[in-house]
Amino acid sequence: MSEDIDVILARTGLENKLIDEITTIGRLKKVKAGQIVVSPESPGNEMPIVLSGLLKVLRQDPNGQEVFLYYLEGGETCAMSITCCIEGKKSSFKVLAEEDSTIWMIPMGDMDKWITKYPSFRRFVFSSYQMRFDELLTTIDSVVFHKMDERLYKYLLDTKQATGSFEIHKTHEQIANELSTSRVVISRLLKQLEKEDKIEQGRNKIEIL
Amino acid sequence: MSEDIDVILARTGLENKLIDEITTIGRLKKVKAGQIVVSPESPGNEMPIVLSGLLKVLRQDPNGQEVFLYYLEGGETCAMSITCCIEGKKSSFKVLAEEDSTIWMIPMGDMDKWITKYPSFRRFVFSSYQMRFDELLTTIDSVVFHKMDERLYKYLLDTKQATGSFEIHKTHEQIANELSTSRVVISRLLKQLEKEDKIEQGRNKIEIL
DNA sequence: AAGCCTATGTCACAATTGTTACATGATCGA
DNA sequence: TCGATCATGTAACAATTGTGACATAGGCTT
Repeated sequence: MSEDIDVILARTGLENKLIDEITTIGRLKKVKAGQIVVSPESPGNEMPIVLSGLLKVLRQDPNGQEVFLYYLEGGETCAMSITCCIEGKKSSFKVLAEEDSTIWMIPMGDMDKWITKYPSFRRFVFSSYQMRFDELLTTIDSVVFHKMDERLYKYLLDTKQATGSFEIHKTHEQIANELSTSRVVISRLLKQLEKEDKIEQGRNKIEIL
Repeated sequence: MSEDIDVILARTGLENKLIDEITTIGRLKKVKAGQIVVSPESPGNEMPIVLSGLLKVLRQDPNGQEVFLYYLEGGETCAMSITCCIEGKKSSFKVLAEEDSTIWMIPMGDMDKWITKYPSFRRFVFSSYQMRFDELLTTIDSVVFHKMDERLYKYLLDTKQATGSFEIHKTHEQIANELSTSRVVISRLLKQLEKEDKIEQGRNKIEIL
């Protein structure tokens, strides 16, 4: 397994010496689909790098409502975890496994050292920030400028992209939760997308055409 | 003027040696209210630190629609400009002066050096990221979880907070643009807030009670 | 004072989304 | 196979937001 980690980390553009340190210092974490990786309760003083599988990041409302923000794929990290840990503040979001996943957890204590020591690590961290900012802004776009039908379709396309599969195995209820609306609305709009020949539906299954 | 800069920068928690460098290397920029500081067109390879006045950050839709994201007050910087410049990507947002403001512009070329050299600069940068992430998430909250009346009231309170004044001098039309809705909707809701004794209105003026 | 421009108030109506309720169909375990 | 549970379809209606049209009123210019 340890070679796999090397291989995946190599794709992130990090320099070899740093990869050695990371593999030595970090620890492997395996999570099952649906399991929580970071939550507002868990302080989490580790920075996660996704090795395999798929994580998703959600925003949580005090009342328990949620909205989907973005997916984290292999080689990516959760920029918000970084600042969150450096600042020691409570995280205002939740990361959970969309699929069975393996994650490399790096203790935050070494972050500062690596930032000063490795240019490639600085690039990695700042590039993560850039990507997440962009995703949040895209989320704002879709919520502010677009109606629910377009938000839904974007969500389906994002999911297709992240999972690499044309088939999405989720219930209307689950999708409604991620878009923070009601099941009936999603059923209605999916029916509409079906009529427009953009998708096909089965039980627990949506196929994107 | 140069001492003023020192004084303001000192409040950011940056160490003295770095402040010396910043004041030597940067340049002063004065902007009038309404003027654009950063736009998708201007590549902008400088990092702005607000010395006095008030800036606001907006998200722009390809069609020209806008949404207000947050204010930047004295001592603060625009985290998105940083990544934007490091990555050399086009910025997908717009910064403009809400009031007449003075800004200290620092060339990006020195960023990397300062990050490695000054712990206080790392703290400053990461803390900026944290703050902006939080603001974007709060924006998402208000757009996803709340209705327009609450969004409007939050906007008024934010503006009161940022300007330090109970009086807001904006037209209903301007507010509608910042919340990306129509003037009629804002007039309707302001009337409602007036009935609830949360505000008082005059021409070009809203007073928060 | 007359005319003009801008800001605001208000109405009527359309479109979108939210909510409740109930029907139908699939799947699974006893 | 029966019943229970879950996923989806659909109808009816409420609430919120968007849109166009027009009235009123303040302030500015000439």
